[in-house]
Amino acid sequence: MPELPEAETIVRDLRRRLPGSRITGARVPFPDILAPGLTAATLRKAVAGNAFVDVQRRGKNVVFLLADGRRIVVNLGMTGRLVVDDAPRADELRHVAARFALADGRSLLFDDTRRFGRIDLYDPTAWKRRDRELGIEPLRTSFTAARLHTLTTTSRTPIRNWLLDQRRIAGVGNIYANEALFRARIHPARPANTLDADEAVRLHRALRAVLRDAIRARGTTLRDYRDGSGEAGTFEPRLRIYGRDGRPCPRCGHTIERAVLSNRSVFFCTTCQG
DNA sequence: AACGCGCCCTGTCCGC
DNA sequence: TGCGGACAGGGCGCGT
Repeated sequence: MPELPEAETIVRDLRRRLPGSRITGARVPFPDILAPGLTAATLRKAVAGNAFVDVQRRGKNVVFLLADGRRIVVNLGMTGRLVVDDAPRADELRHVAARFALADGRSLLFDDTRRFGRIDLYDPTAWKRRDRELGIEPLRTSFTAARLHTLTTTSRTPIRNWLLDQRRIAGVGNIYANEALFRARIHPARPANTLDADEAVRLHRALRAVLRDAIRARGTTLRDYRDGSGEAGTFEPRLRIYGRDGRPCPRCGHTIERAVLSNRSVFFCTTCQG
């Protein structure tokens, strides 16, 4: 579910609440959300007596830096939420998969209805390795149009699929891939290596703009997404193409179409994204 | 070896 | 009202 803007919103919320907090323990009611090889006992032992030093984001992952240098990394999957339990509606969470108890009496809750989310634990070396597997951060200044163009030249896969691959660019999911391609006037099925320099410039600009707009709106809530306080994001009404099949294109009025590419929906205007 | 597919899960909605 | 099928923001393992 949550893509870069949603993960970023959660990180900003939790960064105001967690750093400095000592952790007393962890409970994992649904251990299947733990990464392969990680047990609840190992996680509990790692966090007990430790403390949250910082909360960061890498792609769609929420990264909790601990006082001893290790990191708890949460991938939210489709329905994952990270909420501190002093938030107004924290008691409405019905699928708490993991709970980190803090010394001040609060708890950090990981709630995940579908349990596609994952919690992993990394020491500094392992994290460095994992970090290298993830692609470039699209909002970094090092991510330029030229860089995007170069990256696309090696792949014939449809550009929508290309954008979803976290090893190339980290943080883009199906909503913002579709939105960026609409803004850039590029058809989602276009092979990545057929983009010319001008299209790369447009896609680069569109991608960064839509990610920034969505962060400003605190993310897109279609159904499940909530921020670190349990509140919905406000970007959904500003989606121009995602989920809007059958409705008029906001640019030309032609009817928006939906198709399926690699088992996932794509939305596009055949006139604007020919 | 890059790529597409099925699958992991629960919930909701829609048509019959 | 009930029931089956489609669909949902992600990502992994597999086969080709």
